[in-house]
Amino acid sequence: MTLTPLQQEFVLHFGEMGSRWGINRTVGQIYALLFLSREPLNAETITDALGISRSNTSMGLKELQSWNLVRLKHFPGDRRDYFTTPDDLWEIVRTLVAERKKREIDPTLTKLRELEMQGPAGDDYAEARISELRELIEMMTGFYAEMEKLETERLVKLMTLGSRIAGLIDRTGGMIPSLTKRK
Amino acid sequence: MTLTPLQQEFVLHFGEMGSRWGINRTVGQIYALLFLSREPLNAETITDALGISRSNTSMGLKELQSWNLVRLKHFPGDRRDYFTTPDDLWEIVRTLVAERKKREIDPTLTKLRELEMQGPAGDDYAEARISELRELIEMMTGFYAEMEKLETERLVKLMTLGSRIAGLIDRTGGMIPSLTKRK
DNA sequence: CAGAGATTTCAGAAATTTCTGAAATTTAGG
DNA sequence: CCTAAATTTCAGAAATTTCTGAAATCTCTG
Repeated sequence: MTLTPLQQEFVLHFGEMGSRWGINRTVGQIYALLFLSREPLNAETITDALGISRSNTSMGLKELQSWNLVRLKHFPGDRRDYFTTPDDLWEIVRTLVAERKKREIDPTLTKLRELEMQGPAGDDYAEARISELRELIEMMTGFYAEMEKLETERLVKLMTLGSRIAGLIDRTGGMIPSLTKRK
Repeated sequence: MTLTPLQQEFVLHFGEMGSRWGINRTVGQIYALLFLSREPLNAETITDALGISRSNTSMGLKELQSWNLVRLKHFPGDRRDYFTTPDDLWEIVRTLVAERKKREIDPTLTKLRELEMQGPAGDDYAEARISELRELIEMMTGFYAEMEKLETERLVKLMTLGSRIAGLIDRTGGMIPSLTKRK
């Protein structure tokens, strides 16, 4: 399988960006390739399209599976695994956000609660700072949980609503939460 | 400067998490330390609180400054630089989001537009996929731009509103955007 | 249940990133 | 200007991550 110049450039870009996101170049490239392919691809095809080793492909696919970012397909009379990305981009975004939350936010939230549990450590400022941070993260993850429940159509509406949001908030009248001390 | 056990644990956690976020351990630790300190700290103090080399501290602080995540303070009769984090956690979050967008999203958006400009490449599926992705990212960054305009108080209201959002959307009646093909 | 095809594992090689110490540069007073 | 304090730069060392090839494992099918 030879890549078109378009595919080539897209794949290389995602490879480079990969490192800014917490994934490595190969994983980024594999995902980009799958993303642009109408038909599912097997490991062998990916391997020579990207010019990497077979084992590297295997590890990359495993990584993508652990992120729930690829789907597995099979064809009759062929026992190799074929991989695709979901058709629905929103599904991809949802998965990405959920996984990043799980890896980047949740462990910290747990740790903060743990630290608060350990009781007064005689450092008032640090303690206040930590619980303020915990509260903020809880508020944000709570909001995220609500967003997660919305089906795509409503979410799209919400996003395109844009400028009307400020008005909406006022019209709804919001409880004034304790968090808003500063600014 | 010796760290309390609370500070110690917090700092180490942020060091470890650092790698999941796109920053390195030292940078994470420095930020964590500053975050918990009421008073601004100078490079020397940071260096020995964390047990790292002076030059490493210098690089870490430079990195944090490039992220706009620290503020510089000076004291009369002392020409060393002292560093703090903003008091307002929301400001920190805003900065963080803005910088990550700049580094992780914007370059990709630019690249996608570039690829579309290059005109038909005879790969309909890939082309469609790319512009669908570009549209989605534009919608999300557009929404983000609106959110960015909201002052903290309204943002907090919006977040605590939570479950009422679905209703709000309906009451506002939203244009049905083309993007909602699937799901 | 033998064997061929497919995938995974894994130890070490290669590449990249992070960190250090020494030297260079900057800056404010004297 | 000169000096000394503070900071930055930078080449190489150390650590970490990524990638490979070979061997091991798994899994269908005849």
